[in-house]
Amino acid sequence: MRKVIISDVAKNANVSKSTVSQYLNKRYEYMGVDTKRRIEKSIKELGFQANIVARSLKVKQTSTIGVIVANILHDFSTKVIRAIEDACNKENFHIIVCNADDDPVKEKQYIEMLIAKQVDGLIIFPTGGNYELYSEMTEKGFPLVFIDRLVKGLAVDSVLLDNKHAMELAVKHLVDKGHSKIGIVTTSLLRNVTPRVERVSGFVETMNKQGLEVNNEWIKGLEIQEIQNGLKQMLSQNPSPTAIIAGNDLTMMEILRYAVKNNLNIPKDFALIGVDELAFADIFTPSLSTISQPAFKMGNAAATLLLNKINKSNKTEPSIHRFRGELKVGKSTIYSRYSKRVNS
Amino acid sequence: MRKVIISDVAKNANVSKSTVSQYLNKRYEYMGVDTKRRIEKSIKELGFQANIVARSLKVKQTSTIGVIVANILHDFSTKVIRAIEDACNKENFHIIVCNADDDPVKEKQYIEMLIAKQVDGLIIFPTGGNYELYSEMTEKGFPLVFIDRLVKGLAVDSVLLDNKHAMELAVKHLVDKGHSKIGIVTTSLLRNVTPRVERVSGFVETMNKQGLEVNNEWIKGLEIQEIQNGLKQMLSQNPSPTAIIAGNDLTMMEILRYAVKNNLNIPKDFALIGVDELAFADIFTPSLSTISQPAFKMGNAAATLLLNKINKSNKTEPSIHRFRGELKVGKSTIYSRYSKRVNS
DNA sequence: CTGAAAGCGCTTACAG
DNA sequence: CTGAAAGCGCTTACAG
Repeated sequence: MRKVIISDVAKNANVSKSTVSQYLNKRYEYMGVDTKRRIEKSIKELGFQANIVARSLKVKQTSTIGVIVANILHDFSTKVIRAIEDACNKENFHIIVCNADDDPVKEKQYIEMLIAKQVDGLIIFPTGGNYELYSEMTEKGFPLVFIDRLVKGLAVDSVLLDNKHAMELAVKHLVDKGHSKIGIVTTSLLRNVTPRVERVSGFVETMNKQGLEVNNEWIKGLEIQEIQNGLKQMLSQNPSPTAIIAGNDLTMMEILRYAVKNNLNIPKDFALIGVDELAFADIFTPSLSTISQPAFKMGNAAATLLLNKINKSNKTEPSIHRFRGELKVGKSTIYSRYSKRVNS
Repeated sequence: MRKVIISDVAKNANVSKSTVSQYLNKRYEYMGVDTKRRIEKSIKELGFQANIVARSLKVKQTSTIGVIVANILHDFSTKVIRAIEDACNKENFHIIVCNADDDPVKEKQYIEMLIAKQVDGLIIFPTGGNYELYSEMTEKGFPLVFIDRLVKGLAVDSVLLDNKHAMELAVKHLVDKGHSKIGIVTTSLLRNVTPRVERVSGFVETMNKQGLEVNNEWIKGLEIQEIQNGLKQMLSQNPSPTAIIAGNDLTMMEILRYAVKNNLNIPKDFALIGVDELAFADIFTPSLSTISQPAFKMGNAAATLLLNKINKSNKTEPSIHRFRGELKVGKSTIYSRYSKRVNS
């Protein structure tokens, strides 16, 4: 069945394609009221639906933006995507989401594909492995916003957590609960991924400020599949930490898995707090203490920044937009048998 | 900065646009080896990247399919999407994902938008509220595959769980564990959503076959926010069920929430099994028994069906493709203080 | 082996 | 208020 196109409508309504096009673009002042009615009627009769691809080619705008997440498995990514979609919907923009799987090669393919598809802009959780490509885009003035992660040496609008503040919240909370031997576990630090690096350094900084000893054996940056081993090693130290900070949700899951497998009780054997809320935080035993990221606000901010760039209304210098996390206290950090040791 | 287009390459390589186009489409037999090299070089030099929008307009194929999920909050949806994406990637297709939020109005908007964007086909978790639109699409021969849900009276290739079998697994497992008073809770049955309806009827059927009494007060189909109340009511009956089946993951979460809030012990106060795996099933206390859906296989099947339709290689009659779930035994259904009552 | 021409379905100056 | 014409960046018969 042949699709009905604009010339069919024009013929049916006895006007030119130009006028139908004006109608489609709601420029009703360019036509008589009767003409308008005829077009309206023909469109309905024929079930005409304008071809967006043709329109995009002509107007050189697709009203579509691309979103490339480094790792869709993080709950944070999913929330951010939803926020971006909401913000875009309001402006009649659509989004195409791609998952780079933390692989710079895939990321590059996706960026190139999305640009070939003529997206009007890109929001990226950068893997960090495509410096040249990123910088090429910024040089060309291609609308670009980074989220969650920075790329060193590149001036791009970036939206991310105030990681230092998040670590202050976490460490201080644990100190309040009587802990002084605190460890941190996060995913691999090898690729210098911003939140991981900043959380570890923020952790160290706060520990120092609190006058607490930082033990290098209690700081682990490991691939997910290495975390079980890393925990074993960390907890077999003497002394070993009485409290652990999980750098993100996936790490938190691994720590919980370790505790279950080894019959360890949280918070009795060690207290636990993580960055990123988990869906089951409040129904878990114990309920989980977390520093939650304002994912919705952050996604919204990224989308707004990008849309402003696309509409050229934003000519300001790129800057870094930091958002503060919030401490949610659960029972995974309540007073434990270790706590009392603190001041003894 | 002006984008480089095919004519720039043609000029630079001293050939016609036609030949460059042949090159882009890898029809190298249509050019001399030297010509090919010159084009190659020019493309690299100029950083040319073909405009997919223009290509799509001409070839009337976008190599993009749309995926509309009824509710992205279900983990099953997320898994299916990933499977679809993987399958599409292999065929160089891209996907645009939309979330209808269980709202037929939104679903309709998305379908129309995606068609206007000229997607080559659609995979839908149908809300069920757009019968006319669905049937219009099938009449026009638009490539369409349903997943998770059927639409009555419409012959569309559909991929879904063998819900009856899933309920057999669940009920029989509970009976094995000594239960005879079994209830089921799922999300609202008002809109006749396939998996919910089929799971309830499959439950009833199996109960009957097992010679067990079905108590209507122990069957709840409720909006998520009503589930807490429904559980309270169900569990305050006398007698009340000693085991509950959760119709899906979100329902399972609500039941767990209810147990925590009311200090109920699973499986001591009631045993619990649900359809859909939960990410934290094995680290939860107790670990959760579930009937898992082969989400990856199902997503893959849906994508394969659709891609075959798009390539016209599939001229077979639409049919329903059922997949069997798998029982994963956790501790939420182990022997409980109620179990012994069964045969007494 | 290569190129000129037509056309995909729209939009937009421009002329009347 | 309305229409003819050109053009967006490709692809594809077709001619040579």
